[in-house]
Amino acid sequence: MKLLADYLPARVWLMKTEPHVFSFSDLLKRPKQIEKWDGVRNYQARNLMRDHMQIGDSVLFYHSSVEPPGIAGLAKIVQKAEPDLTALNPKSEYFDEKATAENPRWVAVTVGQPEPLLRMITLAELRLVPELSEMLLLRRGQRLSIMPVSEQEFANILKIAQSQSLSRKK
DNA sequence: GCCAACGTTGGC
DNA sequence: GCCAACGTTGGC
Repeated sequence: MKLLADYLPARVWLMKTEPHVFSFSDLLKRPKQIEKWDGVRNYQARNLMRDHMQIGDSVLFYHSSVEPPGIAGLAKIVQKAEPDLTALNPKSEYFDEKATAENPRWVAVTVGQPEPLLRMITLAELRLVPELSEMLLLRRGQRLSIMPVSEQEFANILKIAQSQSLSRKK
């Protein structure tokens, strides 16, 4: 079985968000259509942002804890990891008392360039595609909010998105 | 709302 | 450094 590290280096990422907190349509409505991805408080996810994400990387924008869960749209990394200042703000729900200005502990990349899909590609739908059976997202117990996606997986997902548009034309 | 699976914490 | 207890995630 492929380990997370086997997906690295990666130029495609899946980033989860709960749409009632921040959704793909929220990103579309943002001035400049960008959003700093702050509030990540998991070391593996942090390290992926800090050590591996580059400007121009592709993002699968995923909605979790919603019915149905799935890929709501595409986006890009537009700014590399920077200190996540919400960790320093006692009024923020993401405040971390162990974070300091010298060592902010948490980082955030900025996501932008949202590209809508005709409709959401649901988790259930992803599970039906044999080529995607190895995806980290579909793995039992996988809860990481940020994970690498292989180029092949990305190509297959884009194909699904494309077939939607074709079926719509007829 | 349940709960499996995983991550984090802290006593030792 | 171990590991039990606890917290969180997130699909169902």
